[in-house]
This record gives sequence, structure tokens and C-alpha cells, in this order.
Amino acid sequence: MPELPEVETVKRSLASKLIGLTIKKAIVRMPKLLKLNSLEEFTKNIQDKDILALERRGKYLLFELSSNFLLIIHLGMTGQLVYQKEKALAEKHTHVIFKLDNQGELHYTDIRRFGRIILTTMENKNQISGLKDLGPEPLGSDFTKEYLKNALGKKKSCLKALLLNQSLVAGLGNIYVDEALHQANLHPQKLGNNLSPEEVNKLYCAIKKVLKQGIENKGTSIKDYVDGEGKAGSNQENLWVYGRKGNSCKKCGLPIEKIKVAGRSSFFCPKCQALDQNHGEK
DNA sequence: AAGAAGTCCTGGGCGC
DNA sequence: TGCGCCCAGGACTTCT
Repeated sequence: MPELPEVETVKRSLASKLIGLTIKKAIVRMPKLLKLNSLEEFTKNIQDKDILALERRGKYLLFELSSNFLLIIHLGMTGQLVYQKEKALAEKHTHVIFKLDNQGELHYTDIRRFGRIILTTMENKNQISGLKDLGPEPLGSDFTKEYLKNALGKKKSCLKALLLNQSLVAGLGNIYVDEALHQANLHPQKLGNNLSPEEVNKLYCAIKKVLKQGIENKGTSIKDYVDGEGKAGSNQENLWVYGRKGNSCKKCGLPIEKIKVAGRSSFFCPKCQALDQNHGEK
């Protein structure tokens, strides 16, 4: 599941290879992936565009192209964007092939087809639903302790739902939310407006810590995730709770539990992340 | 009108 | 062995 660290790793691994190249054409095998463009419009407009820059916003990859075009790619759950230095065979679920002017190719592969590809212009960037509604970058300067405190206090939802909400903070997904909550000793079902200043502070630091670690380890490769060179990351070896049901907590030794919160599986330590922990304290 | 639930989609794992 | 069922989850749509 590509979340912020995975998308950032893809961006970094592709940037050096792609910037300065030209997209000669795109072969779209799954037009349904193009949510906002017709097949004709997409293939016509993408043709002969230079790749000027590659950015990330939340879980979105943004390719800045010549003539003011912007290619937006969201990897969904199982999306892979892999550079091939020469013509390569398309896999079963390779839905788009971008042919480059150096004979290389960029393959978009997505088994579950939850991803999206949008071609728009720089001017319309802030009108794309999903992208325009994103909250601050958790590793950027807009994401402050004060912001998090206000954002959590406003809404009456549990922490799990709040942190998964991309308009509150951009880029977190199921894995890093569970990891951050464990680092901060907070139960996923605790209400956002029920946090002490200390708890907000711990959560703020935990979010940054788990994301930075994820980037350092080049992403979490549990099932499908690979970077732009097709290489897996190693952060799955450093998880404290996600996917560790029944294994002992690395802090206290008790078995990690798994429950459903906000429609998503949530892994947590019943002792370190007790719901009533710190009640009345401080 | 906010928050919850349903939806899309395929492959892997499990029970019988 | 093989069939059917359930689960995984990002973000949008639909419901309450």
C-alpha cells in the first residue's frame, strides 16, 4: 500500500532517470484508469511532452510536463510505476506504458486497479478533487503542533479515522497510522478531541518519526510495493505493530491485537495503547 | 452536514 | 483437488 514514504521513494528513484526525457507516446491498455480524460484526449495531449520535474503531494505523484501540462498519478493500493531502460514486455496488469525518447519505458502496473491517472494543466491543478482537498504535508513546515491540536479538536471522530483522512494531514495510510499511534501510546479508537497537550505532542512527533523512518528504509514492502526501479523497500522489517497480530509488543512483550476501526484493520498493543491510559494524568 | 457505511478490484489464504 | 468465501485498503459515492 503506497503511502507517503513509498510514493516519496518512487519519486526519488524515478526523478534522476526521467527528468529531461520526452514522452513520445502513451499506450493505454486500461482506459478506465483515466478518470477525468478520454482516451483520445489523454494520448493526444501526452504526446511529445518533456518531463520537467517530478513532485509528490500526499500520495500523489506529479509530473510537470512541457506546455504547462501536469500528469497526476495515484498508485492506489497495488500500483507500481517502474522505469525500464529498454522496451520491455508488459505484465498481465500493466495498464499504461509511457514510451520515452531514450528507448526506455515507464510502466504503470496495478493489480487491483485502485490507482488513477489524470492529465491536466498546471492551472487546473487546484481543481482536481482529492488533490485540492489535501491537508498539510506532515514533513513540511505547515504541519505544526498547533495545527494538529486544532485539527484533532474540531472533529468528533476516533484517531484512526482522523489520521486516515487526507484532508486533515496528507499521506498517511493504514500502516503508518497504526505505527504512529503505537509510538505515541494512543489507542486507535481514542477520540481526537480527547487528547491532552502531551498526547498531541507525542502523536505529532510519532507521525514524523515513522514517516522519516519509512523513507530512510525506502518504503514498506508487504505485498506489491516496489520503487521506480522495481526494488522492494525494507521498512516491513522495522514495524512495531502493523501485521504483527499475536506477536509480542516490542515495548512491553504483550501480544499485539487486531481490531476493526473505521472500517480498517488496526493493530495495537492493549497495554501500551490502553484506551484509558493517561486519563486524568497531567 | 458530519460521520458512517458501501463500493470498486484481484489474488491469496482458508475451510470443507 | 477444488470450489467458494472472505479479506486486504485508498478514496470516492451513497446513506443516515
